[in-house]
Amino acid sequence: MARPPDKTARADLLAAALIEFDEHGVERATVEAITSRAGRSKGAFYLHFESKEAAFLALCESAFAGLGEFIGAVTPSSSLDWGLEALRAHWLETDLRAFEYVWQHRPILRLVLSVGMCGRFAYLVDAFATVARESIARWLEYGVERGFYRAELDIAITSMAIGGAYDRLARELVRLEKKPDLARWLSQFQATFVEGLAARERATKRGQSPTKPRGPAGEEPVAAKTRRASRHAALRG
Amino acid sequence: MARPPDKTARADLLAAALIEFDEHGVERATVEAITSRAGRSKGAFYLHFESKEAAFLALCESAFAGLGEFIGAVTPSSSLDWGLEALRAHWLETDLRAFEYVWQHRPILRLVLSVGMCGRFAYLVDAFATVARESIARWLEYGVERGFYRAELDIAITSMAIGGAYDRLARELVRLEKKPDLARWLSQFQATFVEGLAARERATKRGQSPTKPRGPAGEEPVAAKTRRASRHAALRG
Amino acid sequence: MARPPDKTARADLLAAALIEFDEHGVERATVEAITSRAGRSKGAFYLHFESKEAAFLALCESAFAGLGEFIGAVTPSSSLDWGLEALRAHWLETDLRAFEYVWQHRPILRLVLSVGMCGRFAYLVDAFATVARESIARWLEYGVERGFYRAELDIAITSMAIGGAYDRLARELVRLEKKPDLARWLSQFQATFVEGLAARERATKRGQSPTKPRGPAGEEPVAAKTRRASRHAALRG
Amino acid sequence: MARPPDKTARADLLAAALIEFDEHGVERATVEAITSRAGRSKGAFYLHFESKEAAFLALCESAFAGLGEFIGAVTPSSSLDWGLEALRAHWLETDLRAFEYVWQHRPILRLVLSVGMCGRFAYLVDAFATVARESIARWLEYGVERGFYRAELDIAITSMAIGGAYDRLARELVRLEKKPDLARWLSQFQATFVEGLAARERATKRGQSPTKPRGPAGEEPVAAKTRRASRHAALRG
DNA sequence: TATGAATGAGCGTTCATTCAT
DNA sequence: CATGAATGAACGCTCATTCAT
Repeated sequence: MARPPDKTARADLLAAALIEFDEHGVERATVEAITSRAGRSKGAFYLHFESKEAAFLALCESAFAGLGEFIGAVTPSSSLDWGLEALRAHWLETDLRAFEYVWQHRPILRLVLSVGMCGRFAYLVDAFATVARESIARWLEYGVERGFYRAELDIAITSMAIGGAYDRLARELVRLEKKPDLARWLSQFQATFVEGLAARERATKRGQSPTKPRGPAGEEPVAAKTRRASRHAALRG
Repeated sequence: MARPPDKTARADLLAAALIEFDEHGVERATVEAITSRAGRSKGAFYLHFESKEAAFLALCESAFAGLGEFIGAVTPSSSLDWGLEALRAHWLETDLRAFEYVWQHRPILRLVLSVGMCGRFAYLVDAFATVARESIARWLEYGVERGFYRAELDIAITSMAIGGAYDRLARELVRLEKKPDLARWLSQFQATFVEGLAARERATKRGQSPTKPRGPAGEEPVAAKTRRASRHAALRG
Repeated sequence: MARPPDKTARADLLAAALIEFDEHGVERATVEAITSRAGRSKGAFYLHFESKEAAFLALCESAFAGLGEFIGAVTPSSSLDWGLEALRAHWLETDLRAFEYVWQHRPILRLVLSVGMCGRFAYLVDAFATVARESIARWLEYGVERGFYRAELDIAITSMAIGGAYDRLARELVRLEKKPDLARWLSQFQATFVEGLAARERATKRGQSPTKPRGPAGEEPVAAKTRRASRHAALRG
Repeated sequence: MARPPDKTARADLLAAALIEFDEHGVERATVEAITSRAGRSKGAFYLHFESKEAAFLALCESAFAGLGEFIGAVTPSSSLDWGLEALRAHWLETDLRAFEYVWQHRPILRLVLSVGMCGRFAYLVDAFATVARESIARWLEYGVERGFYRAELDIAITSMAIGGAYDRLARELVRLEKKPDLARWLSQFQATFVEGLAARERATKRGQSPTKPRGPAGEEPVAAKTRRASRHAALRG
C-alpha cells in the first residue's frame, strides 16, 4: 500500500504491459514477459499491481480518464443558448480535440478498444460507449429542441448510429501508422450526419470527383419526404 | 455396422461451446466445461474438432457463411438502373433481411462480435467489416454516379461511418432479449444517413468551411420536448 | 479366443504394427496408425490382440521362434565326437544359416533388437542373448575339452565377448539395405576369435592389403605368452 | 537479494529422473513421479529443464562427456612408436580406466545403454559406438602396420567384433551390483582377441577356405572338464 | 463378426502468484 | 524494498480400450 519509492518502475511496467497486452492479449501475455521487457523483477510487478489484470485495468483507467474529459466537457442544458453554427463548430472542435487525443494515445487506446472489447473487460468499453452515446443523445435533443434537427429524429437510434460511426473511426485511427487528415475525416462525418447523403435539388456545381471531394459546398434544404408513423415510439418492438 | 455417429454430438458440442465461449471467452473457456455442458466426453470433442480453437472457428464460419449471403447479394454495376426509390427500397429490404438473420442467430453472432473482436481472431470480424464496408462503398458510388447522393461525398470516410453505425447496431441487437422493431431501427438508420439530421426548413449557412468552423452564431432556442429517462437502459432487455 | 476367420487380418495387422513400431517405437506407435495402415478397423485389432503390447510380443515371438532353431540346433555333448575342422565348419555353417535368416527377417529383427532392447521388453532380447551365449559357452567348453582351444580360457568372459560381437554384427546387418558378403563377415569373425589378432612367427607372405584381406592364409600356432594367474576364477571381483 | 537458487535442485531432479527413466523408460516415466521422488515441485523441474526429454538428454550428455575422454585419449599416429608390449599395456590400461569409469557411473550408463538404445535416442549410443569402433579400427591399423597383427585382418569387420564385445561387456557391467574383477575381465578380453581361442599346440590345418568349410574331419575328443552350473547367473548380482 | 464412435484417465506443460533471502 | 526461485493448480490434448450397432 505504501507508495513505492521507484516511481519509474510503475511506468516502466505499464509501458511494457501495454506492449505485451497489445501483442498477445491480456490472457496470453505473461507477467514474465512484461517484467523482462520492463527490465524489472516479477516481485516489482506485484509490488505495484495486485495482479496482471489489475495492471490492465490501470491502463484502461488512464486511457478513459483522458478521453472522458472531452466527452463530458460541455453538457447541453436549457441554459445553454447556442445557434446551429455554434453547435456545429463545437461539435467539430470537440471531435478534433478528442481524436487528436486518440491519435496521440493510440497505443493504449488500440489495446483498450481491442482487448477491452471482449471477455470480462467488455464492460469498460461498453460503459464508455454508453457515456459517449448519451452525450451525443443530449446534443441531438438540444438540436431538435432548437429546431436545428429534424423533429422526428429517434434520438436513441440516431445516437446509436452516430456513436457507432465514431467508434469505428476511432478503431481505424488507432491502427494507422501515419496520421490522417483528421479535420477532413471529422468534417466528412459531420457532413454525413448533418446533411445526409442525399443530393439536394441543386446538384453540386463543379466537376468534383465524388471520391475525393474537397469539402461541402453550399446546399439547400429539401423538405423531408419519407414520413413514417410512430417514429418516436419506444425502441422495443 | 459400426456404431452410427451420433449426429447430435457435434451440434451439442457446438452449442455448449457457444455458451462457454460467450460466457468466458475462448481463452478461458475449458474443454472440460464445454463437454460436460454438452453431456459428452472429452474424447468426443476432439473427435469432432481439431482443437478448442477449431471449434470456435467452426462457430465463426457458420456465423459468417450466413451473413455473407446478404452482403454479396446484389452488387451495383453499370448495367443496374435503379431509381432512388428502388435504391432505398433495396437498401431497406436488404438490411431488414440481414438484421432479421442477425436476430435469429444472435447467440452465435454475439460471440463472434465480442470474442472475435480481440486477440488472434480479430481478423475474422475485420475481414467481414471490410467486406461490408466495401459493399457500402460500391452502393455509395452508385448513388453518387446517379446523382442521388452528394457528389462531394468522401466514399471512404462515409462508408466507414455507415459501416460503423451498422456494426454498432448489430452489436446492440445481438444483446437484446426481446426483439425490437427492426423495421423502425433500420428506416431510422436510412433516414439518418440519407436525410441527415438537419431540419430542412433551415438551410445550412453557405460558405462555411466545415473543417474550420468559426464558432457559435446566435440561433433561437427551442423548448426541450422529448425527455426520456434512461434512454439506453431501454435498449437492454 | 475362437480363431478369427479372417486369417489375413492378423498378418496384415502384424505387418502394419511392425512398420509402425519400427518407425515410432512401441510406446509412440498408435493403434490407430497400425489399423489404418493395415486397412483394418480398430475393432479388428482387439479381436486379434489383447493389447498393443500383445501385438508387439507376438512379433517378438515369431522373430525369436525362427532364430531359436539355429541356436539350439546341435548341442555339444560327450557323445559328440567332432574334430577341430568339423567344429569350425559347423560353426561357420550355423552362423551362415542364422545370419542368412537374420538378413531375410531383418525388418522384424531390427524392431526387436532396437525397441526390444529397452523398457520393459528388455528381458526378451536379454533372454535370447543369454541362450545364445550359453550355446557359445558349451561349444567353447567342448573345444577346450578336446584341446582345440586354450585350456586357460575363461569360458564365461569369452562367451560374453563372442556373444557381444555377434550381437553387434546382427544389429549392423539388420540396418543394411544391401546384402553384404555374409560369408566373409562370418569367416572374419571366426578367424578373429579362433586365430586372434596376433601375427604369428611367419608373417603373411604376399603383399596383401591389411585393410582388405582376401581371407585367412595358413598360419602357424604361437605359444601363448601372457599367463595370468587365476584365469579361471569366478567372475565376481 | 533474491532467494538463492537451490543448487541441489537440479542434481536432485536429475537423480530422480535417472531412477524413473531407468525403471519405466523415458516415455512412461512421468514428470510427476520424478519431481515427487526428488521432493520438488513440478515447476522446479521446468525451471531446470526445457522438457522431460531435455532432462534425459542432460543425463546422456553427462554420461558421454565422461566416456569420451577415454576414447579419444591417445590416437595412434605414424609418429607413435610403440612396441607390442606397450600397445597391449596401453590397451589394457585404457580399458581398465574406461571400465572403472563405467562401473563408477553405472546407474546413468545403464540408463543410457538401455533406454538410449531405442526410439529416437538411438542416435546417441550409435554415435558413441561409431566413435569407439573407429578408435579401435585405428589401433588395429596401427598394429597391422607394425606387423603385430595379422596383415589379412579385415579392419572393418574386426573392429565391429571387438566393439560389439566391449559393448556387451559394458552392458553386463552396468547391471552388476557387486564390482567384478575388471582387470581379469579385460585381460581375458585382450587375450581372446590377441591370442584367439586356438590352442597353439595344434596348428590350424592349411589351405581351407574359411568361407566354405568342407565339413567335419576327424579329431580326437577330449573329456569334458569344466562344468559350471548356471555360468551366467553368476554374472548377475 | 466387424466397425469406428465414444470414452476418460492420464500426462506434459504453463504461468500467476508467493515468499525466502 | 527487491529479487527471482519455487510452487502447484489448471488445462489442452492423446490414445488405448470398450461397446453399441
